[in-house]
Amino acid sequence: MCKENHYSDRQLTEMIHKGGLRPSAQRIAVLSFVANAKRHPTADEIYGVLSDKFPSLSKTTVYNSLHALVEVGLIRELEIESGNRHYDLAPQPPHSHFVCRTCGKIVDMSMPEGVSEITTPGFQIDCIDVYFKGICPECLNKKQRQNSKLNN
Amino acid sequence: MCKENHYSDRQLTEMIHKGGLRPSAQRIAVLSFVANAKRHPTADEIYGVLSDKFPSLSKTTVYNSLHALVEVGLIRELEIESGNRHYDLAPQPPHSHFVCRTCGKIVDMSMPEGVSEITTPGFQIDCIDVYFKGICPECLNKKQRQNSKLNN
DNA sequence: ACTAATTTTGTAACGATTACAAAGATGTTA
DNA sequence: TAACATCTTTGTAATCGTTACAAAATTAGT
Repeated sequence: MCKENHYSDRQLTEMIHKGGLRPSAQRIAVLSFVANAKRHPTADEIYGVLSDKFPSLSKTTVYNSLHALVEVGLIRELEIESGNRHYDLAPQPPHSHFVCRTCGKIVDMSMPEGVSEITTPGFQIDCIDVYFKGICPECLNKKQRQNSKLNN
Repeated sequence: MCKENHYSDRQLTEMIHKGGLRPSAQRIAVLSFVANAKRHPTADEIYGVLSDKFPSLSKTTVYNSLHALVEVGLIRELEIESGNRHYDLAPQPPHSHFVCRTCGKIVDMSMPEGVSEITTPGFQIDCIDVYFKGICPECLNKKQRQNSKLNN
């Protein structure tokens, strides 16, 4: 349920290279951020963090990099909320996502039994996205504490 | 796999009323379109069709209506592609969606066995979205025909 | 080092959505 | 039915994520 992976720049460089892309410093940084971030970031979040490291970084570059990395299959787009694409490292065991409707946090969950193997006659299924929406434990706790406060 | 429901204006009016909203002509029309459309429409599509019937219709009204109807739980937002929200009637047996990556068509599918009953300790799960992405039978056919043409 | 191809960058444009305020319609109460 | 408060609609302007484009910079291969 938690991602502890740490991808070294060396690994990331090789991944980008294998994808047929040039491993520019910006691309490595973008991929690194997506790969090692706990929460699946948006282009804007990536830009915000990386522009410290690359003062000249352009938002277009972030978008370019993300597109290129999606193109070669290194990362995946999560369509969680219209108007805000989130990105996730692609070559992982298939998993689903929980989205907290209170704090917006996205948590990796295991993929429900059997879903990955589903086929439907006539349809070619390339990928499966499962999104659980609700309230995460932290927000549930906060809520409870607020409620008990009211009852005192 | 196919929706044949036909909701009368009388039914829709009552649904809106029960939700605590005023059943204005525009709202009824919006809800009717979402309820009876085969493909889950976007705000823009709804506006395009309804502006014939309501020459004075404003796009803002479509958005307002959709928001209000979502608010009271009559319709649901599908987050299929960032930058284009689709809408679906809410009070249906839970189902999943197939999205064709070629023609963009959205097809209702049955909900995979057991997914609706999933619980996770500590999390409050309010709803579950399952999206299959791939190529629909029609587009697969077209592709095949093109390929066989090339081989002649 | 030279050349071609790729990548970055900044600016401008785009499209979906939202904010806002005025005008219009509706429901309620007397 | 008249008066009033409330809810809806409408149009315009603004916002925000994303894309288009062209010039400058970088990289890879000869």
